[in-house]
Amino acid sequence: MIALADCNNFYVSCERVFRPSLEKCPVIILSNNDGCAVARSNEAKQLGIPMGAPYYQVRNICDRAGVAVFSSNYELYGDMSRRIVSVLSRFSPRMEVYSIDESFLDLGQAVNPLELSRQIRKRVGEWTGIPISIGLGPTKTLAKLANRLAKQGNTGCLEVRPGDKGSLRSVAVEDVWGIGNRYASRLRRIGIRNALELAEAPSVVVRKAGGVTLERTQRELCGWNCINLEEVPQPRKNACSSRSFGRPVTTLQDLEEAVANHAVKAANRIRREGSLARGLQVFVATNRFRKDLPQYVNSRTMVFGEPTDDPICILSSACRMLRGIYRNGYAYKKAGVLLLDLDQGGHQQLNLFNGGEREKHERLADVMEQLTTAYGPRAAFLAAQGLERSWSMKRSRLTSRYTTSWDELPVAGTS
DNA sequence: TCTGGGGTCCTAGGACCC
DNA sequence: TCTGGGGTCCTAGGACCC
Repeated sequence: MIALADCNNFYVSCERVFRPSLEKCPVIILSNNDGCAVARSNEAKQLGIPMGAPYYQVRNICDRAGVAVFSSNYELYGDMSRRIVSVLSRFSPRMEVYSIDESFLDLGQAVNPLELSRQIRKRVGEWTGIPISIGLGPTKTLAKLANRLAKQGNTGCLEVRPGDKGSLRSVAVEDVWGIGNRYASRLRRIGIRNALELAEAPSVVVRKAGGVTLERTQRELCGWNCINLEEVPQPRKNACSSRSFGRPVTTLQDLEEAVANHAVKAANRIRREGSLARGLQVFVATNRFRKDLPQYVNSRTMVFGEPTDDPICILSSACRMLRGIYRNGYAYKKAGVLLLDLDQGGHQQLNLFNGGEREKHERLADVMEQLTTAYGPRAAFLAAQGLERSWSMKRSRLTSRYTTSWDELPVAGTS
């Protein structure tokens, strides 16, 4: 039996743990740059604020109804997520951490999985303050579906079996895990409107509408396991760092600073994971929503002579490629760096002609990492990363890092 | 004025090989 | 007039997820 434990309105719940006064009030959390609503409390959902709505489009509703609005506080959410995972892991040795707020647990042959789920839910609530819902099913897709129904019915925990026609019929086809907008409209066109109709459709029809991917989903709905529990996370194949700018950027110098920062960020991430990149991609884009402005999107990709995690080498290559794709006269909105085809260290193919540079860069990168770990990201950085960074993103409604920073611990009582 | 970021997998089509 | 068959590899784009 597979259980899907999913936190309710996770980001909102994290903020509420440290500000109990937000209970029962409408709350939304904004994406980076304070762009879109990416998490909503039930009260905010009832006000009609859709998932992913640009904030400027719902600002009026928020002002009128007194919605509490916050920037994303990923340090807090990441730390709360780790705490929840550690509680969940006490209940099953076989577990897949699927996202920041969801984990699949294999409850094996538990005698009473529903009762066990209730215990899990209670324990997570008591130990972390975060409310979760648990869906149970013989496959991941059915566990997902059960979870959706548990949230809808506010039952906390719910089990769905493959033959449970009533439950399957009550879930719209676009709400099935693995079915997005495109597949849903194709399926609706051929008369498949809910999970039951998908489960019972001829597989050739399903295959034609969405290939093997959709057929897997169909089989999972019938109770056949097609999507395995991944207990050990697969090593990442790519690492991307990118961000929209807080304001339109027009000069090559600003773009270079941004790309330099992304290059260093991505490089440091793979260094921490102990992997090496075989390739590098740099991209820039104008604001695709501004139909009134000239649009320009471009990218360039290269293969390194030898796989690398050297921030200096990655930064200089990235900036060189940026100069190749930069065009004057556009208002850029976004830039980023992808490290491609990552290799889990251990067997670095060295370049015969690369002399002692590598060792020097290696030592420098290590020292910089120590400095930034101890004294913050501005303690040591490469000149190309820039001093002012006037393009950097907006986060005007950020709450404190209550659990990860000594200076920002919550204070009990008032003076 | 203001519209997120970071991933994965699959497929079709082109280039190239013998 | 008539223009093969079988394969691999790579990439871009499309679809999905949270």
